[in-house]
Amino acid sequence: MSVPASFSSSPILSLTEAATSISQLQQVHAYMLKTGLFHHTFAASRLLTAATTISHHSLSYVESIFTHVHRPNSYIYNTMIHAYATSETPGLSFIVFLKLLYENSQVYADKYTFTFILKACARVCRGKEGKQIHGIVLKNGLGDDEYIKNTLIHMYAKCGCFEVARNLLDRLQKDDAVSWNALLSVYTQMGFVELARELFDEMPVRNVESWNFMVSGYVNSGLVEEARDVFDVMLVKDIVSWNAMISGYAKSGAFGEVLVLFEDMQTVEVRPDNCTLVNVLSACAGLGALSQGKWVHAYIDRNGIEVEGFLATALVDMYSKCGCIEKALEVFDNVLKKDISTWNSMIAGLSIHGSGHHALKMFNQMISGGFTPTEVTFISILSACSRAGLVSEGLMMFDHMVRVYGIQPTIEHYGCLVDLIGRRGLLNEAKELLNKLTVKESPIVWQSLLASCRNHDDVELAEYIARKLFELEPKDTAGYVQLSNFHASLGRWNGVMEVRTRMREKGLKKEPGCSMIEIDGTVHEFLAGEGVIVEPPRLKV
DNA sequence: TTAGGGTTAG
Repeated sequence: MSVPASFSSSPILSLTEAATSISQLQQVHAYMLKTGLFHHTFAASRLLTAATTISHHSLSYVESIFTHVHRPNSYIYNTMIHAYATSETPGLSFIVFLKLLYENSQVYADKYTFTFILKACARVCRGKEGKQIHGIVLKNGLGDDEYIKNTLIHMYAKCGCFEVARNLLDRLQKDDAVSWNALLSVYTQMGFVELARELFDEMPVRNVESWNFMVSGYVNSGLVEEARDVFDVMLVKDIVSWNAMISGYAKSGAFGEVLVLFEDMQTVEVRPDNCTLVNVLSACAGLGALSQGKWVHAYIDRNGIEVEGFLATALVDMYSKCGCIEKALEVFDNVLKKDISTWNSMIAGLSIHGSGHHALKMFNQMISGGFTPTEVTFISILSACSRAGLVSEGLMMFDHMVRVYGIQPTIEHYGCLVDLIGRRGLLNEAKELLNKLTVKESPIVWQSLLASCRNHDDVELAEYIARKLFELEPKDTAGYVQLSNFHASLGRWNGVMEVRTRMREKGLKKEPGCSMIEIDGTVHEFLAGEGVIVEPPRLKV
């Protein structure tokens, strides 16, 4: 079909790029169908591209446009292959790729096709197919394309063909950091941190991403100090560098370091993003650092950042763990786009507060809102029932979880269940339930039952459980300590002496308990029997 | 006429 000269500047086409939602795009689509514009492949391609940038989660609308294009060209096929390659179902790229190769003799694969399909091969680790496609690339005379070469290096490495990847890298004409990163990123993601370091030291060129791969590689292998050493000598740090280091500290529980680094970040020209704020809030939650948490909340408001998704969850969690349940509820109520995690964090918050009835009410509201509870929801709701002594409600919830939602109970659910039954004094029933569990998983739940024995003065069962725990976890002191305390509470000093002697003989020492509290904006961490050991700095307000 | 490689996170 011939295209008018003014076609590409048609106002309706610029509307495809202006659309910010599927429904807006569908209006443009309807207009195109009515006027026949949709029959122009170029117009359809603009619509298709706009649809791929808007629909991140579901490709059904993109697919429906693709199947209705009358005369698809390479661009149309490539856009569809790319959309699948970056989606949660990269394997579907192959179907479109085969259609392009064999169903349409008018259209040919080009350099874009190969970068996209090779990306799909890497995502699904299909080295055999990748190698075949590499053959087609060479046959088509595209073996010198820089983008294709870099994607090939990444694809081979991702599929475990490290020698082939390295060979391609060594044969490159010019040094490009992206080519080296293609291999480096795979080493760091797979946890081959020493290989990554060797490669990094060997690299003739590095860019900020190369450094970021090393920082996140060390962090993901639990080597936070090594990550910090790399971070400290970086000349250029971007938001990814800061977030990688901050999340490393957050993941390892070094919450004080998170706050220090966040403060350092404010002296440079890098603005925190949602990821930074989520990690800082989780550090505040872990430390009970309410004023720092409030500062982050104020920062969010000041900068007009929308409270949704991870950020909403983190804020609710921070306020709950810092003891401000009212504030957590207020934040929760103001979240416009709640997801299942937002609900889970609110229910967990109510559970921590011992507000069992309120947690159950929240659970029902969530169901009425059309949300499907997850494993995590039930852990919170069961522990809420357990903490608040709502035994029959808890048992009903457990039954509901299995029968209505088809969720297989995990060790955490059994832990809550044993706690619930134990509170009712049905200790032998709880014991029977536990003996059905696999040995590998059960120690923590046995400990929970041991606590119930103490509340119901069942020395015989306590001895039985303690013996069980000694067998399961000979190095763990928790069982010994609980039994010893139990004997002490009954004035059975011989029992106490016996257990303590057994601990000494095995060279075991109880780790001191610790707790944290914020006083006048400073977080103090107390070890049992000691003074203050941590004082994270206050943030600029 | 449109587009491409490596990218931190509850």
